[in-house]
Amino acid sequence: MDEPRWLSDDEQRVWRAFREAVGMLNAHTETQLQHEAGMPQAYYEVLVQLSESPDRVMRMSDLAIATRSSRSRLSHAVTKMEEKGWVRREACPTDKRGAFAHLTPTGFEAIAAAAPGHVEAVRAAVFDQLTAEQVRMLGEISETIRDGLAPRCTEVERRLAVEDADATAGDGDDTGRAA
Amino acid sequence: MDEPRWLSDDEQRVWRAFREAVGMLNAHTETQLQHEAGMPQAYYEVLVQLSESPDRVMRMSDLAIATRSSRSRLSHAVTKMEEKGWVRREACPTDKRGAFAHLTPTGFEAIAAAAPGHVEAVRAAVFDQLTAEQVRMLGEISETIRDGLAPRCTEVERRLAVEDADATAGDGDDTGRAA
DNA sequence: GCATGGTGGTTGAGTGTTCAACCAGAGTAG
DNA sequence: CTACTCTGGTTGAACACTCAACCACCATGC
Repeated sequence: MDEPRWLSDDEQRVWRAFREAVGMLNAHTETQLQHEAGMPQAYYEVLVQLSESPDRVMRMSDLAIATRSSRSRLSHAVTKMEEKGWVRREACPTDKRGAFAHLTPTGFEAIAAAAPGHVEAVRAAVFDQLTAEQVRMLGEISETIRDGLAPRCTEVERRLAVEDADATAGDGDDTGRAA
Repeated sequence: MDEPRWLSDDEQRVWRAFREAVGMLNAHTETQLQHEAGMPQAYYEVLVQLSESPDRVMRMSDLAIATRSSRSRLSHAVTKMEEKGWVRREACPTDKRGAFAHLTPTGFEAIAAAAPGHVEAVRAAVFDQLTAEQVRMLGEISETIRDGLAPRCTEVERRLAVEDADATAGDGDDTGRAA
């Protein structure tokens, strides 16, 4: 194990400020949505994706990808939202394993009612605070981090799967560096 | 209810990229820590705060503030970490309501072992990807958002408390705008 | 036809967080 | 001292998420 590349003081300041900002922002929007619309942020994002999809229908699998959530998580969430009458499950005729999630009119009303408060909270917390230049940079930075992380995700999954498979065989290098 | 100030197309792109980046980054560090150190990110941050505090002790209340978590959450977390032997509770002699959380040697070892992998993951996902200028900007942006949100938090708490109090009285306007 | 492996999705148990209720000690007023 | 409120902290139930196991179905192969 080589000497870890610790963060410099400047980097650490940036990282902490970032964590604080993200944490507070998340908490803020989360409680805002929970309190005014009675739904967690994760559900909100599911409804948004559905509402923007043609015919307001999506395959569960695509919906999971679009909301960056696990199949399991989405399945649980859809179950809850079905109970609330926001979403309806529908079988896929061509692939009998598949399932569609269908946004109901009630569900559309729910998100239509939730959206203004949410976007206002986001605007007040982010876009009203930053200069146009900062907003532009935030976009660039976010895209860079996102795109840098995307391949890593699939890679990590693969590594864990392999590591699981040959757990019995010799595991010479389990330093587990993600690089 | 006035017409909501929707996000422009550009703003929406930035916001989505930001959400995606944050989501993926969080998921990445979360699973990394969980898998390599057996602790969620929230516990990691608690241990970091404790390890940096003089004598590795903190009042529960201060620790909650430092980690931006609720008292309840911290209390549950400390209970778990006590079971793992990472933290020890201690009574406060001067204020008998109070409690200290004390980082144990075992706890210090745990975080010392967890840190290199975590910082490597953060560096690879963020600082290796961004230019020096972008890092500087990210710091500024984060500070702006954080500082803009800090007063809002206390304000929201106050508003909810009031709103709760006069819930029986005339509740003519429950549009609940956060501004 | 029958295996074999991969995919789409669900389920249940375990873990972490939230929310509201609660308790005990401190602070203040009468 | 009594009463009232506020503060520091804990608790239990409800909720959300994760993880591993699982089932049903498609897709190959033989």
